[in-house]
Amino acid sequence: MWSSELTMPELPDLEVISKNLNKRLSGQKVTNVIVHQPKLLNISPETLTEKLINTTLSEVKREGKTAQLLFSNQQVLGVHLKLKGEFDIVPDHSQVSHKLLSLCFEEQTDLVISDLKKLAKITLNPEPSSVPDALDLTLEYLTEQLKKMPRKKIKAFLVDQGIMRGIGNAYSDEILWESRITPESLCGQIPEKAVTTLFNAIKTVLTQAIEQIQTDRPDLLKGEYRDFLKIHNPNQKKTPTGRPILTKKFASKKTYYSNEQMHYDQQQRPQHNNSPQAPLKIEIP
Amino acid sequence: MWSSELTMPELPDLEVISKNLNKRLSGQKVTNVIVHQPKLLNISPETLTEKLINTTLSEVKREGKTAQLLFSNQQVLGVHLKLKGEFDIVPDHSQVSHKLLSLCFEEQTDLVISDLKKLAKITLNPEPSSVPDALDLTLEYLTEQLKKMPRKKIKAFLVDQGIMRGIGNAYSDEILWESRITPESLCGQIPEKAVTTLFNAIKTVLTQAIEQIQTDRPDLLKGEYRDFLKIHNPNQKKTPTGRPILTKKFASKKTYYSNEQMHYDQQQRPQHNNSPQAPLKIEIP
DNA sequence: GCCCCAAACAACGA
DNA sequence: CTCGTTGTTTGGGG
Repeated sequence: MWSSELTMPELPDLEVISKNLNKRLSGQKVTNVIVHQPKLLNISPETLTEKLINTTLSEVKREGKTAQLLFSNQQVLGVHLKLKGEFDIVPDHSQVSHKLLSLCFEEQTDLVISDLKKLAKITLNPEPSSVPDALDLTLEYLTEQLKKMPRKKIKAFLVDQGIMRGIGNAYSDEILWESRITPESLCGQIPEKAVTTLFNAIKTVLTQAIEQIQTDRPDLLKGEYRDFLKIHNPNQKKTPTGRPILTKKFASKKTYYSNEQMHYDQQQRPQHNNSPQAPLKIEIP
Repeated sequence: MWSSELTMPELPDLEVISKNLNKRLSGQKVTNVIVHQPKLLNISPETLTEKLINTTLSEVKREGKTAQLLFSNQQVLGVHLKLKGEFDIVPDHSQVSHKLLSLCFEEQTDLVISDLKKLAKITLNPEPSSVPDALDLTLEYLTEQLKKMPRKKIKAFLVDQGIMRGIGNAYSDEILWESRITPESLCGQIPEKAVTTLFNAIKTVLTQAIEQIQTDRPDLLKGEYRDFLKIHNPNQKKTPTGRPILTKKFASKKTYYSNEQMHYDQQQRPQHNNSPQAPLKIEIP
């Protein structure tokens, strides 16, 4: 069973959150480091404190689904919020519960990372990733990767952080609806033209979402804002074109789709139930 | 289309075949060994010849889905026929095509192992297996193994040669129909009573099949005889109780079943159901 | 519903 | 429709 409390920020949310952290904190000096949960860290609390205290935060940027805090002494702190992680900027960290790490800046400005579920991960100097961020994707790379895993389902492909970074359950549904491709289409069966459509959808869905969030929630620091999503949206009953929105549990994720989407799979789908909600199956010549 | 016939002998067929080989060849001396396909052997043709020539075949018996030829010098030759392997006893091996190995006995008696597809495997002194033969199964072992893989489907369980040896696609369907359990029931969800029924069905289906084959095809040396199968039988439209026989491709095997079989899978019913012994009967689409 | 892991499942080739 | 290998999906736990 999932609940609305268990969605997580994806690329667009993290992008806005990171920009807001950058706007509010960059240029400030770290006056104290308090580790509340040593186990979620890849190093000892002492080392972390030693490395960060008295340095200046030079920039906060996003990398995939993580926020990265870059410090003036070249240290990098990567933060993956996972399911319930949050950033808060408060005058005093003691007012936040479920704290993992507090970075105290000058003038009563504490950055607090907290997580009710303690699933978040904080990493000093994470390995640079060779996996492209979804916004840096090229059509060539996308095409090549799709060919490399011909029998993987396209939704699993999009959310696989080893292929591209930043897309999760919600935006994969948005991108696939925008591309008119079913979530269970097979990577190897999507024709070239549809791959181009998909490529463009990845870029436009994500960048437009960033703009929308910046407009509607300019100060976003935690959680995610999704009221505008066209299909992965419990408040919507119909797609923008008026077709009913269908849902299905798929790879233990709640997936939203409609029968406007093309199914690319030469073979008969092996379904366990004949669900009346099964997406329209269209054979590709 | 006889060329598309790709069934393989299972335990009952192999049992009769092995007994017939034993009856016709045991006690005879090997006068020549001819390896036609060295690659399907685990040793060199020279070694095989050296080990077997001039020895006496003391017994032929079945082990799982293999026939084993035991020789007077303690050598053992294991033969797995796979999909298209065949035994022939002929006056002269040269009349057989697609030969893999010929063992020539005295008095114009050649045992020829052939295989159109070259998938068969011949092994000198195979490792003794710790996996029980299906006919040696105990109820305790069956119960224990089922508990060990609670989410495996019962049909996959029965045909898994690492759990018990001898059952394949055809007889698993027979056994499951006899037990009134659907092929996709989960091992961990089958109640004790049904496990006992399954255990008994394994024994009775296999032993009665052996008897039936011995009666109807007393000289069987190759292929398999299945006219009498109750459910895994393309010639039958209805089960013995008059219900339609359904088929489904499952784990890339053609599976025969009927809606008389109980489906054991807890996910399909509410948690607070207060009749824990009563499974829902669900028809597989 | 994140990521990781192990186990089960499915496809392909020999 | 075998077995072995490989790749993909699934379910549980942190």
